[in-house]
Amino acid sequence: MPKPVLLLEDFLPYRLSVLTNLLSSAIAGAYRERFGLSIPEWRVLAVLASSPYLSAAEVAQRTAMDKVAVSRAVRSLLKTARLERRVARTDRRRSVLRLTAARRQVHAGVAPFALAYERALLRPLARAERLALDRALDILMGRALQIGPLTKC
Amino acid sequence: MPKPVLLLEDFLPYRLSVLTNLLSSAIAGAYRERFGLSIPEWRVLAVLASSPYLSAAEVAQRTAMDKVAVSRAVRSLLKTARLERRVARTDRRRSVLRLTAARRQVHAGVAPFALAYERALLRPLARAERLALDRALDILMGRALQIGPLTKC
DNA sequence: CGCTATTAGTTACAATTGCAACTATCATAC
DNA sequence: GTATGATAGTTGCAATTGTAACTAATAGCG
Repeated sequence: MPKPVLLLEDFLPYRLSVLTNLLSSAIAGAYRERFGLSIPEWRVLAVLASSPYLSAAEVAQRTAMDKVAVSRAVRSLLKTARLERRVARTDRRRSVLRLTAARRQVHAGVAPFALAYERALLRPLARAERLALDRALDILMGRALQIGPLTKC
Repeated sequence: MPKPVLLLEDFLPYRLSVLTNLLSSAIAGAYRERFGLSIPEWRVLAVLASSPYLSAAEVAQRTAMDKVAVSRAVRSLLKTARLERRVARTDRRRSVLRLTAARRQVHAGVAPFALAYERALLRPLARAERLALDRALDILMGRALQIGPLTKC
């Protein structure tokens, strides 16, 4: 009766963690260097580029970021004039966020860079393999959400 | 000529990051709660369980952790008597790490838990899908290492 | 040997992050 | 209307984490 063996280098959460750290620090470094953006900042810009006029809470929901992280990112983006904020007419608690005109132009430079990195990363994978990866990640995501709350309970 | 569009929720590094955070916090929570272990601590224990007598640097290399993180994890594991440390005979800079006898017993309880979590996570994936995921992650890992250093350069 | 360069590991400090408490606003129920 | 509870967003503080400097020991080379 074989004793269960745990080899760290085969353990899926561990492998994902290593890979993610690698990608994150590569991307974070490049973004800081070229655009002076942190990852949270860049995430906020990215959602607002495709969906303008969101509130901070909506941004948090879409990016899976903590609301505190969004708040801090927004503050620094406002300070550097990459973002505009108004107060929502219907609810004065809410804010309405939007890229500045100048920023929208710049985003046209940032996004292709991110996409190029992704493309470079995926190059060795055949089309079918990419689809399989895609699907697996989706499923794992759902599954993690399903069994996840063991954390908080 | 279509302008490149970046949808955050389709961006691979982002998806990996969200999934990893989810898994990490689930696992971290469970480990802290049940065993009083942080993730770095647990990683150190895991490698030493399968490969005893490593030095801190070797642990760092195998776990892809920073040497400072290893140092801190080792210190706290020594304090709680889960680890033993000796000085290497051949090189007095090096230390030789090893689980305590008591700890080896306990590890028999920890490892199955981690494996059960992984199994639960992977349940919805068919065998072929798991293999595909496996392979894709390996390839991405290699690729990231290959193009990665854009961070530090 | 004795000098310099490397390596193992720790410590100190700064930056990030997460959590909890707080303010302001709104919604609901009397 | 006013009281109660919920929500948006911010701030303060504590814990984690990373970077860089430091100590101790070894290795390589004259």
